[in-house]
Amino acid sequence: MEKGNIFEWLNTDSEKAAKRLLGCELERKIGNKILRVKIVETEAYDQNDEASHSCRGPSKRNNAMFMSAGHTYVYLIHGIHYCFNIVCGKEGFGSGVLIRAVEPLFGEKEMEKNRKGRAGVELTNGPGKLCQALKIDKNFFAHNLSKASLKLIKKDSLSSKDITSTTRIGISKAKDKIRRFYITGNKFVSKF
DNA sequence: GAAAAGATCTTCT
DNA sequence: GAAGATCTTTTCC
Repeated sequence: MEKGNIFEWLNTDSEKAAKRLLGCELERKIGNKILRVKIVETEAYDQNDEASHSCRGPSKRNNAMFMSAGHTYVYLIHGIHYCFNIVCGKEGFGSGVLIRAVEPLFGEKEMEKNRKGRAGVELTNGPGKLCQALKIDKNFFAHNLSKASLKLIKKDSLSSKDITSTTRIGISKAKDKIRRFYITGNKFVSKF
């Protein structure tokens, strides 16, 4: 799983990976149903970042972040909601990209069902929301994104003028770091 | 062994 | 706009 890795393009620092992931698509297979979304908002985290779960080294909770690029790191926040990360960088270095918002491309009705009737931008414009919509939970901890049940599809990188960079949201440490990226003008980007 | 904090969302006033 | 819901991991005594 070192050379020939199809996720070699994620084997870089978390900020670059966060930008490259914008515009890429995720495909979720539930039984015989297919859900597909486009990534529109991300945040970068790594081991040198006080706000990151990986900043104090590996633990049982975050060890997925120390795996090789192309795995997932899923965790429960506030006892209620799941957050979904894509691991990047090389194995042994704890870095990853939080997926903050996605745009539904296919299977929107199924997502509405998973979200108990909510629709429109309320479907996936937040980290916990998109996990509900796509039925991502602890079963996807350390999942490999080349498997059919949840697959990452690379698209061409966006030009830098289509990417807006700001400070991150909802954290109490390292608030000033500019490590949040989103597609300029997209409706599904979370507010604030 | 116990307490506190946490990369959030929904609901109510 | 503000507070409640609810549970896992970490840190401290």
